[in-house]
Amino acid sequence: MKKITREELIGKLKERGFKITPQRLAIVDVLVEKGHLHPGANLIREEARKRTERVSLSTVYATLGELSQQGLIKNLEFDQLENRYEVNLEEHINLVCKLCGKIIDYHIPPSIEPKNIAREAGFIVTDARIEYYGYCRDCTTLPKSAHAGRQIREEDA
Amino acid sequence: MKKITREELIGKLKERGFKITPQRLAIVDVLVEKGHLHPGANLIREEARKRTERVSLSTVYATLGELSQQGLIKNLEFDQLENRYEVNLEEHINLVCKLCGKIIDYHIPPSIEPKNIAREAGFIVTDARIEYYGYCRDCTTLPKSAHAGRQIREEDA
DNA sequence: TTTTCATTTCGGAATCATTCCAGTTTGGTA
DNA sequence: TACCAAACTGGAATGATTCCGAAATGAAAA
Ligand SMILES: [Mn+2]
Ligand SMILES: [Mn+2]
Ligand SMILES: [Zn+2]
Ligand SMILES: [Zn+2]
Repeated sequence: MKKITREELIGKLKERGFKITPQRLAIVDVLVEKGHLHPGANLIREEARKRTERVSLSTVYATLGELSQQGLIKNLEFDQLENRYEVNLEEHINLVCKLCGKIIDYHIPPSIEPKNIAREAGFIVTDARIEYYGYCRDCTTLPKSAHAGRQIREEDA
Repeated sequence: MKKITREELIGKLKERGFKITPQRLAIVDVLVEKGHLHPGANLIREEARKRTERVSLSTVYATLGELSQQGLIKNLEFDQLENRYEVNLEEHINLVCKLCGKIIDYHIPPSIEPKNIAREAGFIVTDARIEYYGYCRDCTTLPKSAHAGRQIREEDA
């Protein structure tokens, strides 16, 4: 449940020899502040723009690639949709709403650690991806018109 | 563990008003015979071609889309790689090797049914996606040169 | 069997997220 | 303050997937 901070991320980048640029600062800020939305590259760019003069989409992708390679963020890939990114590295289930596209973190008690079981299969597990798809509370409660239509906007949880 | 048969799939398509064409037969055959490889559209097309005269890539995509929409197959989406398709609809973990790209089915005993837990969160679960990434037995045993380089070929498990 | 036509297939063009590139800018060190 | 490897940029390239109009064809009806 601990939330990653701007300082932690920047610190790690610095340690590993990355230069601290306004673009990277802005992108990291967006990830820390909006990470719960599991934002995509374009939303990240929009938000980053509010925080510094110029940020190109190329740079956003490059930076996300670096952060991901450094194991500081995780990529979520979807068919026909932008990739989404998250800073929550704890093992959890991403609940993906099929109506509005919202992605909600859901933490489970680690029951029998299937990771260990998989290890017995002669497969060394380094990363897990667990997603449940379905309908979120809003989309089973609100009238149809309220659906965001597979977009993530700021107001989404 | 029950393996889907050609006849089951064709039957369901017929029931639902789809015409039975040589292309659909070939594609279904490929899915039944090579499904364990979690093949991508191009491999499916290549294999389908061996089973009937002409199959276009457009048709392969169209057919996979129909089968998927009918809930008869599942799509696995990956960053920067072709989507992959599988006929094994039982809940299982796909073990994805980061070296050779092979995808291995791994069935777990259903411990505490996290699906039910998620349901309590006000989220109605209709589909699950569980993937573990890491290194398969071959890729931790064989010399580096043996890696298939993120391709799936027929000989892969 | 033949006719009929909605469905399917086809190849090629369009789409669109992501990556690549070459030229310019810049953070951080000395 | 000068230097340069690293970073940034916009635009072009890539590549999987979708879209489209025209031609082919299952399968129901005659
Ligand atoms: Mn998450
Ligand atoms: Mn599988
Ligand atoms: Zn929703
Ligand atoms: Zn492997």
